[in-house]
Amino acid sequence: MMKVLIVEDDPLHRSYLNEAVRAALPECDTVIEAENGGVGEKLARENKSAHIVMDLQMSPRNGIEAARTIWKERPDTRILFWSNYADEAYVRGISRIVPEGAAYGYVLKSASDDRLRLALRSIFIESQCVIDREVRGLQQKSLGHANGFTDSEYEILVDIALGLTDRAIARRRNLSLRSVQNRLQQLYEKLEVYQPVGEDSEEGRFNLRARAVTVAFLRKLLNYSSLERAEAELSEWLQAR
Amino acid sequence: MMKVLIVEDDPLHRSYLNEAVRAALPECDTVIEAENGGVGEKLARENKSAHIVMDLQMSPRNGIEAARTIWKERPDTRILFWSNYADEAYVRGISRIVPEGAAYGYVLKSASDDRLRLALRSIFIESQCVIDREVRGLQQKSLGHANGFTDSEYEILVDIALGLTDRAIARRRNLSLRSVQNRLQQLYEKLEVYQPVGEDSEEGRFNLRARAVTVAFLRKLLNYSSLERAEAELSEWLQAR
DNA sequence: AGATTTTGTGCGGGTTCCCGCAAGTTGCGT
DNA sequence: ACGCAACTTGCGGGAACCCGCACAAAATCT
Repeated sequence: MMKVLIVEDDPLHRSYLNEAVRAALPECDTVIEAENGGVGEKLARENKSAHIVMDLQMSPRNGIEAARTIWKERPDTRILFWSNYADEAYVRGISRIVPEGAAYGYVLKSASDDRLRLALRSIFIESQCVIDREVRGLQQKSLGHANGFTDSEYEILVDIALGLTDRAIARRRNLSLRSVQNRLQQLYEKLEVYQPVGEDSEEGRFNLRARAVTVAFLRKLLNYSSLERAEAELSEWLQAR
Repeated sequence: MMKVLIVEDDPLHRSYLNEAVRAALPECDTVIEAENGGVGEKLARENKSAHIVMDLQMSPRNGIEAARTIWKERPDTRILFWSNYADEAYVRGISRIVPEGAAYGYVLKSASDDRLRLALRSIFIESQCVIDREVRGLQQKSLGHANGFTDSEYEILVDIALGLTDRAIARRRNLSLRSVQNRLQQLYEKLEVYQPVGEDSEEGRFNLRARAVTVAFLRKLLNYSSLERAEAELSEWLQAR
């Protein structure tokens, strides 16, 4: 009747998920397991109607990459992301690839069994999106830009994190040099990095560009997997020139 | 007879460890559990003779921070680190704090039950160090500096990752400005970052300083927790001035 | 449509960074 | 002790970055 595909690298978590799925969805007769994104993509292709619950942070090929190719092939696939962390980097990565009107979910591993059960049923049966509170909070902030970052600011953040020069960024994004520097100013302001002008002796000065990247990391605006993705996109762009 | 303290934030992994410990060490009569580094420190203090197996990557207070304070109080405590990753950043972090002649271990979560059992017995009964192969490899490279980084290179890597200027680094490490820049040159060379001198048109130029940090991240020379620690040390130093 | 807020560009100058050249210092082996 | 390697420091210049001031273009509001 219903097939569910589990993509999760940790064996303990995988078997826990398996049990949870069977308990929450009696109408589900088959549960398939994959231990990383690559295998996950393959199994998703082979079992056309599979609904998916998967981890982010696997290797090789993490959950976001896998989701992107899966959704590209079948945009109506329902995916529940089940992750340890609610980094803004993940949230942005996902909301960038979720297809129009697709049903998906994001629940944290720290959630109760009940929350997980509810999410499974809502998404797979009711086609409703279920986003964990904490994750929800981040989404609001990003969009409402009360204290959040616009896409263009985020874009430039990624570019300096990759180590590009202003000039290179300008070429890549089709902007003038000055515009790039302008955006950098905005970014520095929002990240609250600046020279702590120790007026008398030269005080603990920061290299704003490098400092911004660090602060973004500490605030989980960036994380390893977002860097990895960005790096891949960059080298792709470098090929095409 | 013997007490073992488990410090691990994931409930599934925690109960798995609990079972593994009981199975591997019949001479152990009490197993205590803590769900983060802070609680771990407290329980270690209260149960003086406890042997410890713990995760890195917890919050608040990760395994390295917890180990440092525990070893500071009782340097003969035996600790087995049980982690998902073998980042060089972790390996360096640990080997910096392990006391003279202390017995400790580092096994990956992906290791077999048998490996874990063996490690538990070797460390807690025989007082022998047990380091997983992959982790071992990193240690060699760091020290033998065949392709590894000396401490001073690593130090300056951390400093630019924090976003300090050359001048600030010079003050912090008591060096001249030029020396700092010299070390940066070495670092760039070892990380293989350089200007891809596109002789005709200005080619994909990099800001070496920022690029070096990114490359270090992708190579797992740095990770979130190492940045976190470095940031704490920095603000401490800024206080003392 | 007109006003108001964004967002993109140009110019200019003060800093910081990247790095070649060269000389002094320290450490280590044989 | 001598020599060779590795590390530190100074000087100098060209490039890149940080950023204030000023003005066009585009998007948004009323």
